[in-house]
Amino acid sequence: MSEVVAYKDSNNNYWDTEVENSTPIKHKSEDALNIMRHDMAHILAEAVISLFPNAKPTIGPFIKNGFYYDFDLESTLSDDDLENIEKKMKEILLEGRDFLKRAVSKKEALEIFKDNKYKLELINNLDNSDEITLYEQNNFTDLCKGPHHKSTKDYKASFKITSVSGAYWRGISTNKMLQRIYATAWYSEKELRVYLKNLEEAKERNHRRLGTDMGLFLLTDLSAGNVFWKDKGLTLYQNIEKYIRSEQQKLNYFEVKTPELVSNELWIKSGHWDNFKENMFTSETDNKTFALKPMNCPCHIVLFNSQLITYKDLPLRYSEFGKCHRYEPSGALNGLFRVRGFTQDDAHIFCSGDQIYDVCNETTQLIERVYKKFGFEKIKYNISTRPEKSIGTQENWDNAENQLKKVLKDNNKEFNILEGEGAFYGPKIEYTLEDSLGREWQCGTIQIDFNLPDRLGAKYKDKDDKNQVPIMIHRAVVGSLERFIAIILENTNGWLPLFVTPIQLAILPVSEKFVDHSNQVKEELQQLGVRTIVDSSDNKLGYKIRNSVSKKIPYSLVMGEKEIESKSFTLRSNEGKNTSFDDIKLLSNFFVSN
RNA sequence: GCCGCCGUAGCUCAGUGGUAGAGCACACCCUUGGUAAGGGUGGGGUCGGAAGUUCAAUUCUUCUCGGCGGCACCA
Repeated sequence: MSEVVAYKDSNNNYWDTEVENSTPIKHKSEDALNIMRHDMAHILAEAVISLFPNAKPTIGPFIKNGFYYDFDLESTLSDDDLENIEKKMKEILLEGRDFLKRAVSKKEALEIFKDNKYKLELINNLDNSDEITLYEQNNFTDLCKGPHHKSTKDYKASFKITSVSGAYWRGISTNKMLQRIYATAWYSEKELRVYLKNLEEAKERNHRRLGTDMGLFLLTDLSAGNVFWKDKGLTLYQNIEKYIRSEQQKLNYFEVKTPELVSNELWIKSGHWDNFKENMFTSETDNKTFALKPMNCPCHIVLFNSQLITYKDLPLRYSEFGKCHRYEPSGALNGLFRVRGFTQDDAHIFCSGDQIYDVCNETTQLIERVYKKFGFEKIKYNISTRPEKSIGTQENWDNAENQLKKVLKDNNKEFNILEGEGAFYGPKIEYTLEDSLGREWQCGTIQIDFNLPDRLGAKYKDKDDKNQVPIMIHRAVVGSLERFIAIILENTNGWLPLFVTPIQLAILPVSEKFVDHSNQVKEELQQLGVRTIVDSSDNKLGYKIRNSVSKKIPYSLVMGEKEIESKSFTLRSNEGKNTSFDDIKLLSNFFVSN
């Protein structure tokens, strides 16, 4: 067995022979793991073909944590089928397979795969200059550019089929839907078990379950994609809003509230009616057509246009916790992550071209401050630049892109540039945060807009008393409050930051005798701004503690003879640590100042 | 929207062609208890909705609504 498995070029493409600027891939490295997963995809295909001879294999790449393979099959795969496939794969691995590479002519390839229209399509799409290679193992041959290990005997593979789902051929929704088998694969049984355990852990942390257990919200088929907030959930929601509001006030934002239902006259002018009508909820009333706003920006321009604005007013910052509705396809709905009615922590900043830097600088710092406050330290930054189809002068684009880059550089941020990925109306920065399970969530955004103010007739007077069209900067910090709440719930497993958590403290009377006193303490703490409850149930202390912990209440206060006599407060954290406070004010400060 | 799976008590779930069961939660009683489950008794379900097959449907079939895992979509 060779220590070098394959080669990697400067574009992170894998090759089985050395190419220009390539580096060797060492046995059992991260790259080798990917190659092993690709090997396993071939093993999966062989197993499927042996059990379902009429199955048409299509493509089967490695992915994060594993691999998949898409098949066109006559029947749908059941759980039993998956078990049998897995069993077959294990048999194959026990026998071991050597992967033999063979280069063929296009004509030969077309002949070999004449019964598989998918492979034929792939072959016909190859450039004539491309080498066509096959990998063979046992009696299974696949069209594949490789590379592969020489043999499955070079390593021990621990894998598990995780799911089967539909997937469109070539990812195009008008194409036939194939059956995709997902699996995970590792070099050891231990790593496999750890991965599967993490999957379980993620399931446990599911925000829907936490939302039910903690009594935060209700999702019902009475309004799919819309949230019924319960009192505790609304407290959380309002606390987040309150915190962001206070940060925005420091930056001279003007908070506004615009209607959710607006005449389509506005949407026609803004262009949304032409482009997104299908995704808007509409209503016919008084012989007029209205639509629930899918975004706030046109409404903010309506406000902007209602007054005479001069250069002295700029930058003018309108913020809104704006309730927006979008008709999302039924299959896209997903708990609080993807809903039809959501609240953007939105703002539109009207400014002149030379104010872009300052505005974006304060905004990027705001975004980072807010993420930190919620415990997110790892943030990724992307700048998206001018796409082919776009409006605005090259000068404006260059200016805006350069200022965005300068902002991130001056703040010592590393960032990726996504060439041509900007919106047609301007470039943007996107902020992606990483949670404690390693998942990434794109939340914040800053988008420069050269289009909408002009389109809706926004103008301000410059120093020479001439009308100018302002530049509008769209920005959101957490994006959608609903989605952000789901993210922080899963990130913390329900142990929300103290300053937003709906109930901060549970007072636990040791027996009924202390309930009255507990209620008095609760009243006092409530007056001091602490969110607290008393557990006056007829349960023992241990039971009450267990209860408050399982409801994710971060602190409890045991109330009994000792506490009343010593006139002190012993705070118990959910992990069981105790801290003593001599005075109720000091105790309340612990909660209020956090 | 598409493919697959799923929908039974407030929650988590079991179950059957003859109209249902567990644990937790809840109520009441006993216990007045000191840091993660004390004991007993009891109430609670049009088995997501509609239609069909059948002597009989929660169970089988079709349609429909909703959820989940993906795919597609995400201004």
